[in-house]
Amino acid sequence: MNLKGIEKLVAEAVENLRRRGDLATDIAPVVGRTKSEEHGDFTTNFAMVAAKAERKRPRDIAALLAVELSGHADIEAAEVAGPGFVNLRVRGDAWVRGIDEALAAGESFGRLPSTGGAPINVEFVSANPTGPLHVGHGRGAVVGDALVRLLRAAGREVTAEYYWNDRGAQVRELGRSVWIRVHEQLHGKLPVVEGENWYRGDYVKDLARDAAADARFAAEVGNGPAGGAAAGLVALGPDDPRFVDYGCERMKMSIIATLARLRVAFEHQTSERAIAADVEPFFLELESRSLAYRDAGAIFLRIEGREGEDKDRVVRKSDGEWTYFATDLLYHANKLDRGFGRLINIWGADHHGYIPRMRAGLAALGRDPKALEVLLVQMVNLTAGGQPVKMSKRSGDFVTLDELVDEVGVDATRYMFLTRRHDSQLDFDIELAKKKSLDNPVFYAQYGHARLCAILRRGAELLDAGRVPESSRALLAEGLGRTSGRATIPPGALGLVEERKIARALLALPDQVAEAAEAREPHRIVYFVQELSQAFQRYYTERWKRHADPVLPPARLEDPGLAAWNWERTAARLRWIRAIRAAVRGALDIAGVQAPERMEWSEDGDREDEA
RNA sequence: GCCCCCAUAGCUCAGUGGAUAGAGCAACUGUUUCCUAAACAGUAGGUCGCAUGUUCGAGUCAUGCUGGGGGCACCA
Repeated sequence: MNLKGIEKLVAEAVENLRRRGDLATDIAPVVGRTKSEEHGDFTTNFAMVAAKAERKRPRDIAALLAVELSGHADIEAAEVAGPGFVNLRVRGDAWVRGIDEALAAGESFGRLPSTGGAPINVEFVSANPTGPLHVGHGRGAVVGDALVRLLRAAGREVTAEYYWNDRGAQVRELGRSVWIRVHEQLHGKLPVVEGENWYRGDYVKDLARDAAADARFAAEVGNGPAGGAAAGLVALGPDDPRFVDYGCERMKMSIIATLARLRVAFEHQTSERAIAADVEPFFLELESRSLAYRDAGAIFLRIEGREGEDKDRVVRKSDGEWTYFATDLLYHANKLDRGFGRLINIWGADHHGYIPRMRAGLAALGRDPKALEVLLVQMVNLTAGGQPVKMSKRSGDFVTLDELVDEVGVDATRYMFLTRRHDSQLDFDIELAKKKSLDNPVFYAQYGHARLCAILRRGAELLDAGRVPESSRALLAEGLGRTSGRATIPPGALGLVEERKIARALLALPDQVAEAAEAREPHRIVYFVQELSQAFQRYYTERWKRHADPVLPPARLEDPGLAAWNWERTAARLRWIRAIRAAVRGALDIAGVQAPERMEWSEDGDREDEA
């Protein structure tokens, strides 16, 4: 029984009271999950909300509602509590049904049916194709990708999109940088050039080295003057647009490859150059409608006073070049034209000042500025064992995303980036992320899954080795999911408070997905895994330690102990463990983190293999 | 000066307007006949930065203040 089901039930109860004249209000009740088990499974504050309008005491209204609800088949108890809550406890076998439903959903547990409605566009990373992605881009990439996965799980139609700023001063600098390095490789020293803004990173040297092999330079390379291919390229001069094209193309491929490693993929890529082709008629048309105007040779868009924007902004500079803002605004209008109802952009926090400008721009075009949602991702501080790792971009000597992934792996990178809300700063401890031990949260979460798998594996081995009495074999097979449909495991076989608590937690996944998607907060899914995993570990250890009540019989137990074993309870627990595993898998899948069946432990561990 | 984000346990951080504010790490005290003890339990630790307001009810919403980070171009 999920939140929606209960909500419907409470709404019906309120409607009944209304029909009978016990209530007059038309306030719709809101239902929530309780924080604490003592308060039951679900709760509604309806009585307190309605008290004023009804001119009754909250507890009196609550009492009416409780009586109305307690008659329902799925409700074990409806109690008035505190200042006027109605707490609901769902019948035990309703949880068992919930587990069955979760298992029936299998791989898709946690995924919600399509909500319909206009598709959502999530644009993220969108780093300039002028250099490799750095660690900060990585966080944006992972948060964006996890959000895409989350929204899809919540039943939304989503397009993940990358916008390439492959036009303008930055990429011209890249082109120049390639030429500079070609020159250097030919003459053994850097040429004298104007400006200090060229890109000095080593990756440009690689581009320069490979340039001669690129098809677009074939003529120069083939017919070049004495000195060979490089001389032909140098002769073109630093501002030949082919260096820009070549550099951009190579960097795009490299960036996409880095993201692919991180399991980040895009359905759609838009090039600023393509947008720029339409920019002139677009803004001239706006000018003709007085939405834009000329001043001192530049064209300004009238946006002052809209959406908190404090001045009109330039779309075409006096030198005739269209600004980044001009193409970006047109691009956003295009996205809306493509049918997206919502444009979610993930930006670095340092771009926050740009939000009012973009919203105001959309408003000036007569578009709904609220269609644009911007998630600001705060900065990442890399640390190693608590000590800050230096990241200097100016020298071109910064830590790249590829280097980070090389160092700690894809799963750890993704998981760590999802351990904080996107709008709070993140300390990423490389040493911790690498550690193959349980104080590493990534490792802990994956270990939790592997442990669930190990229990199920051992259960299967027990059955296959013929150590389960004939009379209980069918029962255990069902617990392991080998038969379908025949409910031979009695509902009462799983009845411990801890088991029920964990069932309650795992069955909340669909609600968690819906809420996290609505809030655009993928990190909640990571917390879900962490908490569920931890709850199970606690249960598992305590069952044995404190109660001598393991899920499976101890390895050395032989007959007659095995014959007397409570196989019914074991079967029920195995089925329940499969449901926990389904929830962990579903959640890790949204995070884009793998759920391994076995863990690889570090080699220097002193633990002996148990064969 | 204006704008954005943040402020919760020693540290790093969770916490859809609900009831006694939580987790991890660190500290201390314990738990091995085992299914991975590479695990788990318990204890201690809090003026939710400060103030006012809205509300039946505020860590959560509003306003002001303090402190930290970031941003305020005919840059991208």
